[in-house]
Amino acid sequence: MKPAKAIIPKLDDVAQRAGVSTATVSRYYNNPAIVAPATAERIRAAIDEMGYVPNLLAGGLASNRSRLVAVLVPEIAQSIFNDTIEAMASELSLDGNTVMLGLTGAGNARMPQLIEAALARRADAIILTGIITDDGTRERLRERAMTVIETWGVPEDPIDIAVGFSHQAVGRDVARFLHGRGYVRPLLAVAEGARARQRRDGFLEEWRTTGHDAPTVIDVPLPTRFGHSRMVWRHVSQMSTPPDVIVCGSDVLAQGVIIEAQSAGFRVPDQVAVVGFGNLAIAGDMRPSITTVDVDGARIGREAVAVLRRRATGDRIAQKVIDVGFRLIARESA
Amino acid sequence: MKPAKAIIPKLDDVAQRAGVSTATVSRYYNNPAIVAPATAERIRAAIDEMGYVPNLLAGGLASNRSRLVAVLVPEIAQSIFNDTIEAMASELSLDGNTVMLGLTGAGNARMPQLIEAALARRADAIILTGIITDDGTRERLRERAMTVIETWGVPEDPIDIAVGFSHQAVGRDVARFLHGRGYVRPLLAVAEGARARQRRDGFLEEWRTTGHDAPTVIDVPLPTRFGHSRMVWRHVSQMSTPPDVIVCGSDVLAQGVIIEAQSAGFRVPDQVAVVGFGNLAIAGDMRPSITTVDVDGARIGREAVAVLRRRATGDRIAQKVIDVGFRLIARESA
DNA sequence: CTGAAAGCGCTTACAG
DNA sequence: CTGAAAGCGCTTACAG
Repeated sequence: MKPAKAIIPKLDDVAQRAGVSTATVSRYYNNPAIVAPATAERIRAAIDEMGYVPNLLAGGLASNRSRLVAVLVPEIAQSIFNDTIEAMASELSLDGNTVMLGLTGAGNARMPQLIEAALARRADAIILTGIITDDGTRERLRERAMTVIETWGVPEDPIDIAVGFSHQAVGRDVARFLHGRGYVRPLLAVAEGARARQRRDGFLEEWRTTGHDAPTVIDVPLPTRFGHSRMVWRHVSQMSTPPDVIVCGSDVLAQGVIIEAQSAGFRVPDQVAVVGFGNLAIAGDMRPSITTVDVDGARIGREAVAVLRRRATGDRIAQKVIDVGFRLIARESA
Repeated sequence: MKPAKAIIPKLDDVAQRAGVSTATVSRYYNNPAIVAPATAERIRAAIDEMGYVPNLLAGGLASNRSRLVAVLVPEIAQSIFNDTIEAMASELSLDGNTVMLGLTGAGNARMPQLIEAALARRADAIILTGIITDDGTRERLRERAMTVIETWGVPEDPIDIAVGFSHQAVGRDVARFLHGRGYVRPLLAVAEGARARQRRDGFLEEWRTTGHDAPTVIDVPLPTRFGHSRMVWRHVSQMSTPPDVIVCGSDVLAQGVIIEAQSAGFRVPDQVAVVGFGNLAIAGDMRPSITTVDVDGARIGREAVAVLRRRATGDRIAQKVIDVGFRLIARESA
């Protein structure tokens, strides 16, 4: 049996108890510098005694500031974005903001509803790792003058601000690196999604300059699961002239391919090399350790929140694109 | 240069355009069955033309129902709870609810602030995977008659409703299984945290009945990282009489231990067996595949949301604890 | 099936 | 440094 709903104290109750007006209690929360120390002390005491918790629904409505930030990501199960989400969540809660989490799903199918929900809650900002492909929605967000931060990718024409790095450049760097190490027959295992394709294109473009044959490219479904590596390996093992290096769209895939290769009796990297992407913890811990591309996901999250903070102080922010770069990390696997 | 903030249409604007009162437009959203079809059609048209999006801050304040559900988890980076979160997020958005994500951090350090935030936003419910250890907070939530769903664990005295399974029973089952397979010298790698300890206690209790020596127990820090497996393996390799089976607190740890063991030239399970926990995708895909305990995390999420739905219809819900059980899955590693 | 009106719990110019 | 009062954009008995 649940107890009857207790009466929840409101701002006015605190004000009466402290012997001040509601305006002053409101200022105690939102602009403490301007309330007299003695008054503040009485208010603090009243709040304590009553166990008062401000109603942010009412506060948001009155101030036209929800302190809600919508964070929209494709998924979290095996997501490379999780460090970014963690960093954002920690930073945002420091400022008294709340994260509204939206999972857009494969192909960002639920993106429209989630954008709608963010607007309905009057979110102060929307942070995305997925991509809004619908031009109507992009235009609508621009019209509303909504703060929108697109992360991980760097669109040619950001809706508002973008924090990320060039996926094309990643592809080019990996191609250059492998060519430099003397590999001649790469195979690309490319996940669905715009960014993975940008990396692929960067790779192919750069590889063309080496004079070697064009790499085999195979597509891997999203979301990336460890099990997809079996598919990749099966494909490889059926090729008449197998690749000397397998470029994987993620570290999870790379780890899986290595495990499959090893269990089929192949030595990595001697008989077949493997490259990952993302520099997850497993990349360094795997035996052999995995050559991969490091992206500082947490930094992306922090930079995104930093943009929000600057906006909050009235900063216009001329820079539409914040490039955090990436690092190719050469380890044992390639 | 951002465009000036566009004027956002409000309920009243829609009402005027449709030639009805605001009450009717409100009913169109919240109780469509009672508005006349022709009226509804006019309202729909007005909404479309104006691109109206209801303000849920105002709606929540007026109706005393925020449609916000706080989901509080320790972390998401490598979390075994991610399937639960995903399932909850999908189900909740189906009902027009929004997930407020809170990361409580190691040792649930940020739990108090996040509970406070949930109360401040007048969340309709709080769903936890972590544990509220502070009795004052537990009591306070009870007094507020807050809907609180504790998941994964099954506390002796739930604040409100609990959805999970018995971790003690898991420990006992694993002990019985290993004894049945003829193992005699288990080593337990136990993560910090109340539930891991419950599994340990269940194991030790059951193992005592076998007559074998008490197992070695080593503690592993949280959050579980793949790298911790190296620590476990180092410990094992220094033992004078090494274990014949290593019981790991998670599949990630188990996978790491197997990789370490293999790279040290040990055969798994012949020379040392390994057991995991959680049945992540990697458990089935690893070579050897990992013997583990399957927990249907997504189901826990769905059951939790189902409880919310029943509450919403006025159901009292006599059952304080919903046990979803678990399954021991015997694979190659033990 | 619909409308007029009070109220939800805050914030914020404005005035002092 | 503080207060009186209007207003934020909805919902919901109440009356018809």
